[in-house]
Amino acid sequence: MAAGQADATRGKATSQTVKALLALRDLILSGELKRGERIAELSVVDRLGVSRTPLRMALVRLEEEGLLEALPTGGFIVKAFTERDIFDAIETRGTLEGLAARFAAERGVTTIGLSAFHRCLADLDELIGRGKLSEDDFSDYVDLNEQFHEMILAAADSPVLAHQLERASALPFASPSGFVMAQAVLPEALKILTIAQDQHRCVVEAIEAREGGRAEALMREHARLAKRNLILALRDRASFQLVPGAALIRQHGAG
Amino acid sequence: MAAGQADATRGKATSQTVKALLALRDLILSGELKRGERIAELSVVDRLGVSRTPLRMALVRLEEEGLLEALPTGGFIVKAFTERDIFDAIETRGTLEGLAARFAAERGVTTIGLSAFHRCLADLDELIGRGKLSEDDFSDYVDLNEQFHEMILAAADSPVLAHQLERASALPFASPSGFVMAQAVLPEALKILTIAQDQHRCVVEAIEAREGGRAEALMREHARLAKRNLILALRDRASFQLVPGAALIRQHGAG
DNA sequence: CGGGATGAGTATGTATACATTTCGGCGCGC
DNA sequence: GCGCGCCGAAATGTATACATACTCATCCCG
Repeated sequence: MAAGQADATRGKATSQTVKALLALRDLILSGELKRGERIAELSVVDRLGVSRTPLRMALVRLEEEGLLEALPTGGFIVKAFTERDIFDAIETRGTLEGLAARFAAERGVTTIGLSAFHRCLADLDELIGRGKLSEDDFSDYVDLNEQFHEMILAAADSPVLAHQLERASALPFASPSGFVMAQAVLPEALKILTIAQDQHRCVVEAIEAREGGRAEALMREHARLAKRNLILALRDRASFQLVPGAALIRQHGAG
Repeated sequence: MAAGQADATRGKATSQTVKALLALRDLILSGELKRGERIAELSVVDRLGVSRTPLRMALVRLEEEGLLEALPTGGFIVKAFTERDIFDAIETRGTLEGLAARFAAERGVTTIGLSAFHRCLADLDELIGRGKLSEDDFSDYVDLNEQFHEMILAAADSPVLAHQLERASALPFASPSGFVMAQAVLPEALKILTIAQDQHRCVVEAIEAREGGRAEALMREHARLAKRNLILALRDRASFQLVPGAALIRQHGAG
């Protein structure tokens, strides 16, 4: 059985490469492969059930993604991140999103695009208006929030910027929704979401009014809200465990 | 001869993977692989003298780099870029460099770092002060200019941002020195370099004075100078040919 | 007793063989 | 005559075999 192995389970015909990429990323984010640890290809091959070739493709991709670091001698180690690294990742993502928002404002958005924005805003309003939020509500919020951020990127209408921003959001804790689930257990959750939603609305307003500078500044500030969430999450053990990729974060004193 | 092939030339033991990456990138930038063209692995393998395995590693890396596009059906095509794509790439790079400059200003630079900046500025001053510049002078300028941009990045002291900025500068025409050689043949060259150098100096001044906002704005504007160079280069056939990756640029009317 | 060198074991880098899938061409049917 | 379907060839995806390079541990010598 040399290739493809016709996957007896008829369901999904995902290629081995994709399977390896997803599974390996999972292994890293879940902490099964500890930060700083060198990755032994053979042991991972055993665990994932793919051969070395697709695994090595995944290793290269995850290195470009920033989750792995190539050793000069060959092979890879799992990267470790400091608190400041995460701040910088969020600031970087926010800066690029700010650029996207400015592009959207300067270049203009179609009527159809604007109505899609307003529908998204209304959905978010409805969600937050419920008052007390269940875990499912937070999960829905994540979906809608990601949809909003994707719409900003689409409105910028710039493939090059899209490519960069996707890369900047690849680090799990840099993603726009990285800390939403973590803040679900915090008392400040509703307040933070309310503020975030107001920023969403203002950004759309700025884009609609062709106010590029304002749209950019707002989008940046919106990302900084994620930083504040991070600070809260880091102070609360239960919350911290919900941060994606928490296992990669090297806290000040603790190992 | 299964692996490594012990490279009889003792000098450089470059791995086949690196060799494939560099050679393939060359093939693309030189236009030997035309934009929009699908890359046939076997034909490239023949031309480069490496086996398919390292070549495929290179293909994946160049896709992440943005030079190739993966087809859903498998395989890759050489990306084509419009004039606006290049503008956006430069603006993106400039935005990230602006962030780096702001970080440098906010976080402070050591005395040693500052003296390195001033030495670089002095070297550039001396070069431009020569008046009429030879082709070698332009080549020297490229080196010093890249040195300056690397110093900004180093001063930001942020591995995450560094990773992103390196990726944003990977596209040849997005790089800080992308258009310097192209402008060498233009009459406005000296004037442009003079302006660029003034911006260099002001950025360092802003960083030194901890003026983050100013440093950021200046660095952005500095990148926009590259855009103006691009516009000039696009109007001049001889200059256009000196733009790195010119073969990837799809001009308005022309094929 | 410690340090360095050497060897065994192992891991990575590379090449190649093989299976599957896709794309192009041809023939048959409508 | 045109369209649909099938077949074949070529290319990609995958697995594995092999060679080199690294790592680590042990042993010998100082």
